[in-house]
Amino acid sequence: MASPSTAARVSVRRHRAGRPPVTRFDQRLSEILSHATDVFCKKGYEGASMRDLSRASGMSLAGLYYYFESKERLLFLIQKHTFSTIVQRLKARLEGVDDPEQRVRIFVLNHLEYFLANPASMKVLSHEAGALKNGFGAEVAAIKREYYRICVGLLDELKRERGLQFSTRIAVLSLFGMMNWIYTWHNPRVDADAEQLAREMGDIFLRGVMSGVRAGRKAGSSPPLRTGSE
Amino acid sequence: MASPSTAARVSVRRHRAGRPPVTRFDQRLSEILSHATDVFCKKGYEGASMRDLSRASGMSLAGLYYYFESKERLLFLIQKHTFSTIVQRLKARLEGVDDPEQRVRIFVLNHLEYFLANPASMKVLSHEAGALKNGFGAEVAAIKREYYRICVGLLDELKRERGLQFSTRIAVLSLFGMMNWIYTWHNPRVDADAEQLAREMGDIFLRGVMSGVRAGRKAGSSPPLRTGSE
DNA sequence: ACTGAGTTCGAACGAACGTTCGAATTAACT
DNA sequence: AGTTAATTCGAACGTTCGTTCGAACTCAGT
Repeated sequence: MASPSTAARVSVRRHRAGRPPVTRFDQRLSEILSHATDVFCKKGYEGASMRDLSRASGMSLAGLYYYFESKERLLFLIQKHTFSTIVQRLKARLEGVDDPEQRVRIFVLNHLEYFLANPASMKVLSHEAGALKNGFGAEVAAIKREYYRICVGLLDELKRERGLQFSTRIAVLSLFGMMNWIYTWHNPRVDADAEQLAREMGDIFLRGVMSGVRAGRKAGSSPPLRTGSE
Repeated sequence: MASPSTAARVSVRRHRAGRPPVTRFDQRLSEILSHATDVFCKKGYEGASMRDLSRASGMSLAGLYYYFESKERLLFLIQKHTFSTIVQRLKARLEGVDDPEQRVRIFVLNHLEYFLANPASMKVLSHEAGALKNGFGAEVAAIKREYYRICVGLLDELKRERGLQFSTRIAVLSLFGMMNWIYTWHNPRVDADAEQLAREMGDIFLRGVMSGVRAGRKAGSSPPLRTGSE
């Protein structure tokens, strides 16, 4: 008899370095993950029952447990895969681009493109952060921290190159807020596509941080804002 | 015998126009709401059980139902009170201020001050939007829409006065994103207070929308960004 | 046709869920 | 002190929860 954990471990062990074969097991698992993502998106992690997931994926309740050992691990697999993919794509896109402003724009575009192409996954990632406990939560948090650090790096480059002065932490978290909040309002039938959205949000954010106080003196209260661009 | 719904209705009927007396009932109810807010904040609406709420508020499970008729109505009361208060304070603060930029800054400050003074309430409002069904959800959504429209109005004033050109919708929703995302990261032991945060976020946002393209010609792609402030 | 591993399922488990009810207790007023 | 209304609670309701188990099915290799 094959226990679920055995089967899962075998499928992980099976693929040789960097060349994972798409086994029947892996394929069916990712189908289930996809359906589960939709259900979690619609009803929330706590609000979705295993019976909901069973119905959505067309598999019996007990059958699901052949593919993962708990509901929590299922959410973990979804979040980890989503976050890893986004980070990996970002790294690939940043390669070879040197201009700091362009690199920030790539960051925004990469995030928004993935967001709008996989809205359910990204809502589950954004909205269910904190739903995972202990080990599972820590592993996703580690990826999040890496992603955060990359963005901090990009903004620090920009600051250095242009001699700007602003709180990187606040800027990064404001940018994340602008982007991640999208899942609460974006309507593909009304709102623009990722490219235009990335341009508009990138404009607001970059003009915001770039037209600020230059380094050199301590900034007390902000100086009166004058309209630039002339 | 007094059924909960009767008691609740009486307490609503009791207060004369504009002068609600703080009855024992109302006082105990708001204590329960306060404790429930903390629990919803920590475990989420679906994740929190009535028994959790019972434990937190020091009242028996059955006793809670004397004050509200369902868990869903409890969340509704929390969200409605929080949102109404924020809108009401905003209106009072906007009164008598004419300068469009100042009015936007007041909007940001009002939001962030309330956010940091009532983090649990605001997390429940932000994170559990969409948890309410049908009638309850619609009533909170109506307040949200009013709040949204106010912000749209403020930005349209600003656009008109300065002859700016940007998508009000994207700007408003980006601003909401920046502000509401705070509940995911703000740490009172590390991060600045509301006033400074409002200045920093206000700077990023206002410089972002104000140093953009001036009205008069159609904007195609964004022009190259140059650093202002010299 | 037989084998054995891989895959699926019906049925059930105990626990926890939101809610109800009638009795008991407390507070307010005569 | 006695009466009434407001408040609280223990105990239970029926339902749904996440998870388990052993039997059954599928399918490739012989």
